[in-house]
Amino acid sequence: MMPSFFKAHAMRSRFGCRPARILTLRRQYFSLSDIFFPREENMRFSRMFIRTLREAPSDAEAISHVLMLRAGYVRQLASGLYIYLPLGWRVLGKINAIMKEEMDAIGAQEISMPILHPAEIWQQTGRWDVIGGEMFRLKDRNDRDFCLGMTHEEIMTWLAAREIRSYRDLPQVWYQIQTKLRDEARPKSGVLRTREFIMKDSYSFDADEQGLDKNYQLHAEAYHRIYSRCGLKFMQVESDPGMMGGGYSHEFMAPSPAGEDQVALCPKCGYSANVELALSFSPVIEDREWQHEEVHTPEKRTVQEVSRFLKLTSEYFIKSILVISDNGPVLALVRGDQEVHDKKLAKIIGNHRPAQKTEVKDILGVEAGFIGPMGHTGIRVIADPCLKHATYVSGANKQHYHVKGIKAERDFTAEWHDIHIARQGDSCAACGGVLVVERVIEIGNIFKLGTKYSAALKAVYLDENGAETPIIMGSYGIGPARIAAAAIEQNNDKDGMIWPRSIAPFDVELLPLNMNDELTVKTAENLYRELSLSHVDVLLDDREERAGVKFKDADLIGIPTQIIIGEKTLKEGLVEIKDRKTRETVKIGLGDVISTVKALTDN
RNA sequence: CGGGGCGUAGCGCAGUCUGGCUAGCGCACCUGCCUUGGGAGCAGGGGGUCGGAGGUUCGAAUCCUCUCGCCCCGACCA
Repeated sequence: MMPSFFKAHAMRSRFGCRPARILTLRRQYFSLSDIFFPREENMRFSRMFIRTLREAPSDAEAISHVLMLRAGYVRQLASGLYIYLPLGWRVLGKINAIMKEEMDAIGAQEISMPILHPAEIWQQTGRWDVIGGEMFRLKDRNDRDFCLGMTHEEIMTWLAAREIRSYRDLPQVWYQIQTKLRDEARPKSGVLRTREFIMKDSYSFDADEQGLDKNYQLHAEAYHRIYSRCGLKFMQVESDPGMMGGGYSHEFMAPSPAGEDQVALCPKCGYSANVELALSFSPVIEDREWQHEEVHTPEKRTVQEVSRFLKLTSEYFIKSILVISDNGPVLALVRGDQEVHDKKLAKIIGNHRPAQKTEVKDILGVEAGFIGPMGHTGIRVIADPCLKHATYVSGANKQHYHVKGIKAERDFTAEWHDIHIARQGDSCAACGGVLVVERVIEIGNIFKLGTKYSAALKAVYLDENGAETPIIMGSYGIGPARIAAAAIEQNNDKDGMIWPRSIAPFDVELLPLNMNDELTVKTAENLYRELSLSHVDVLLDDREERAGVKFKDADLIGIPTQIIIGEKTLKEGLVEIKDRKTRETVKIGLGDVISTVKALTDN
């Protein structure tokens, strides 16, 4: 590649303006060293568009949201729509550059696809109809249906369908870093859940399952490198493929209280899964072996009410919940201390909704609140396996009565499936260890798609025997804005952000404290120039502000290293290098600044 | 989509219940002085017509109706 310095000069002379602008306008992603020609005004605080706020807008709740607004990284345009200001955009640029390097390293090839998609392709895979309000739809002037791309399986597969003919063309891995649009029901938490967002999405095309396995594994490894390089704490967990189809998927999760997901982890065997599918056993209870007896429980309907009335803890109850599935009513049974997980249940019985009170009465002949597991005919019963053991109390199917002494198989039968929500303290289904449940931000995912899309869009190739075979696909996504938000959520203090070096908007910030002191200014300018020439991204706070203001803003913006140029220290020929995270400060001689900073940034 | 909350200056808020002087405060912003190691101080100044529309009234930020937007909880979620 042409060194950026020469490229920049070539472009300057040809276009007579800043090269960074030209490249940026092309909406592609270059590493920062490519797009950034160190013209001074880009790195001077006084000239750079940085607006910090002492108070955050009251709308903001998540820490990352508050800090991004306060530190001048983003501004909100509308619900779920964000403007990235220069600082924020630099961070995304660094994350994108890392993703690009790691994708290239596993042989993926970058392309760019339209955001506007013709409806036909989405109709062919069925997703035009399957996906509801989350898809932005529109018509062109000729009344043709279009949608805005929420993901690119369809278009990638469409391309593969026309271009790939032979097994010799495979494998292929294509990726892009591109805008996606989803009309989210509830955008929230700043840039964590937005309606428009950038995504690195890649797609693998293989001749066989082995090829898919390999690309899946390569992506998993590349993702580990990407998150590690971005300085995140993260984990890989089993996940529910959801509407992507296909059978196998993992999510990458960054632990944070701001996350929307929860994962169950087993410290003993390493089992880790989204709670949407995590298997677990609730703590075993002692079998009281009551005799079968009906108990009068007037007006006691909920597990809580009955358990208080009978002075028994909730684990000794069977919770009976009637839902209406597409194939009729289904009775779901869990222990009194458990909750039914709708997604787990949906995997067994398909779409369903809770039954209304009148439906319960019509179908079971008893008021909700007194339903029990016994004696139902012609209705599907799904029960959580923990109910196989011990003796329980549940509704008597008779107004104001419950039954004590219910035993599985003796008093009722059911299909046994894990349908409860895994909780902290449950036993690991794999090894019996004690599960930990943690809140996390989803920062990426990988899916084995199989032939779902290739079959629908006729993306086929001819194998060695000349047989037409559907391409085996995988798809893999990462949201860079979520990486940025997770990095902030995981690294902040009361004063502001603390960026991991690799994705900080700048490597160092120079803080000349007294701009009226000639030597201070001169020293700052010298360091600024020398650091720039050493390819260090440096922000110079050259504002005519008091020291306190500069310190506060520097801490808020969170650049990992601060170089403080104070009048008194400078008289001894020293400046201070301060670590934003630890706040440790060392005084060093002017001559050692460059090498010290380089040692920090080269790591 | 269900529940809750909120829209008054760039940001944070008071005023609304109980209608009535020229709509107010802090921060930010501008000018000058001063200050320069943790968002300093003094003096002067600019900026809002109260989310929007309609209505009630002598009079509406304030009451009524409709409407738009934003946030939170839930549902939903490639």
